[in-house]
Amino acid sequence: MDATRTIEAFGALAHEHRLAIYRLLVEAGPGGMPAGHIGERIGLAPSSLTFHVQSLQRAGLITQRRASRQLFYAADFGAMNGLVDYLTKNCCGGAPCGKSNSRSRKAA
Amino acid sequence: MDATRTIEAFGALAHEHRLAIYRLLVEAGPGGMPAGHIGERIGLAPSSLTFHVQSLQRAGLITQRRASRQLFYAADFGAMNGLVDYLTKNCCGGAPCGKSNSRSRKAA
DNA sequence: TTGACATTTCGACAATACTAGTAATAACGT
DNA sequence: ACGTTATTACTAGTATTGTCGAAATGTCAA
Repeated sequence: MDATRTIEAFGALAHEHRLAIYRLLVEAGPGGMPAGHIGERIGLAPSSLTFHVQSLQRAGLITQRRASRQLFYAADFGAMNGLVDYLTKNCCGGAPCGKSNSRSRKAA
Repeated sequence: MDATRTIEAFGALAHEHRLAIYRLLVEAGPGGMPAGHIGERIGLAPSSLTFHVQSLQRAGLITQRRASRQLFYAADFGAMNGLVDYLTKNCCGGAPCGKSNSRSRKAA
């Protein structure tokens, strides 16, 4: 995951509706959820929903799959892994930062 | 770290210059770096730099401290911790997702 | 092939973000 | 007090983002 990809992913998640969509899809699991259901749950007009899921998809955070008339969207857990890895590697200058390293400020 | 805070943090990092600034400050360590040096390194007009560091600061990702005439900015590692925690807790529906869980898709 | 359903594309608009020049503020030395 | 340095605040212009209605597309069943 390079800086450009990371920025796209951050940008995709940096919106109330898109973060809600992503969390909904994480909850839904690998099977995903059809676009219509997502729109209902979040409370978005169909065209607005498309706008946002496309943003998430361009960022590589979710995938699309057609099942008959419906389009299912599902979270791509691998991409989220990459994002967490990027943050972990860049948040404390390389040291792991995940649990209780907030105060490891000896590196000057 | 709630959703709103998270969105602010993502938004702050979702920009080429701001991500560069943040990474520079992580590299600089807890001592931080004066605004002028950051602007030189990133190649940004002073007023533009202020715009971006304020965005990072509002999001709680960096701190400000005055030393004589210079204003030092430093990465807030605790905030990054919170962000990573939020992602970890929300990326795989609660399961740890940091290292090799990308393919654990049996939960349906 | 017609009709219904699910979703996307298009177009227009309002709101927000980014950039950078210029003016103002803060700190310091003389 | 004055000039210099470091930085921020103000302002305006341009670009991007978000919203949603209407029209178009793809899918299916009869």
